[in-house]
Amino acid sequence: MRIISLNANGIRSAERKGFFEWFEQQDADFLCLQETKARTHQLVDDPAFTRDGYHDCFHDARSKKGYSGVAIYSREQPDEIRTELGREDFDCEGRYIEARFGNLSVVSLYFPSGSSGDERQQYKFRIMEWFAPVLDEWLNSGRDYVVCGDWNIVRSELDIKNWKSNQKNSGCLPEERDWMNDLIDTRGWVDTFRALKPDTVEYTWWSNRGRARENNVGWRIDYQLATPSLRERLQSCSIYRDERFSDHAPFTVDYDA
DNA sequence: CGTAATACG
Repeated sequence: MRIISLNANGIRSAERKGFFEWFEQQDADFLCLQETKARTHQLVDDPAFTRDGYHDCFHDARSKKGYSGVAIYSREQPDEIRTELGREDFDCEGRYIEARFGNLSVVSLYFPSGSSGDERQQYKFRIMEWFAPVLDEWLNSGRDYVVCGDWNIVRSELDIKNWKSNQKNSGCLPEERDWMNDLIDTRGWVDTFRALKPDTVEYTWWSNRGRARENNVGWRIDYQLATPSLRERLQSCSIYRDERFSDHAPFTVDYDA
C-alpha cells in the first residue's frame, strides 16, 4: 500500500507543470493533496483532474476563492467520504477530507498556517486545542488511520535548517512543537518518516523567497501520521527531490498490504 | 516570490 502526499500549492498550477504525468508513474494506491486552491466545480468536470484508474474527491474553501482545499485520489472506491468535523470556522476553509475503505481511513489535512499575522496564529492555536481530542477519537476508534498533510509545524532541530533564528516564527514556536510532539510521543501517533529515519535531515517545504530551495533552507512540516496499528506495516518512505510541481516536496510512504 | 484573485502563505 503506497500513499503519496503533497501540498500542491495550486492543483491547476501543479497539473500544468506535469504533476499528474509524474503521479501516474508512481504506482500509488492513494494520493492526498493539500492547497488545491480551486473550487470543486473547477476540478470535477475537467478531465485534467480526473485520472484513469482512480476515484477522486475534493473539499474546497467555502470562505474564499482560490484558497486552501484538499483532495484524495484512490484506486479503490471509498465506502464513504467525510469533509466536515462539526466546527464551522474549520469546516468552511476546506482543510479536511477523509476517505474510508473498510477499516482504513485516509485523511488529507491542511493544518492552518499562522505566518500571515497574529489573527491567524490565534486561529491556529484554537484549532490545535480543538483538534487534539479529535485525533484522540480517531486513535481510539479501532480504525487504521493515515493522516496525510501539511501540518505547518516542525518537531525538532532535525526538521528545520535555521532552528535558532526561527524560535519566534510560526511553525517553529515552542508551544506548536510541544503540541505536535505530544501527539506523537504521548498520545501515540506514528510520525512515519521519523519512525523509519530517526536521524535523517530532510525537508518538505522551502520558502520561495530568496534562494531557500537551492540552499536547502527548508522545513519538514508535511507528515503522514499513522495509528500504532500501522507501525509494524511500515516499509519505507521517501521525500522526492522533485522541484517541478510545488514549493513543497511530494513524499511517499509504503505500508505492507 | 508564487498562486490565484488582491489575500495568503
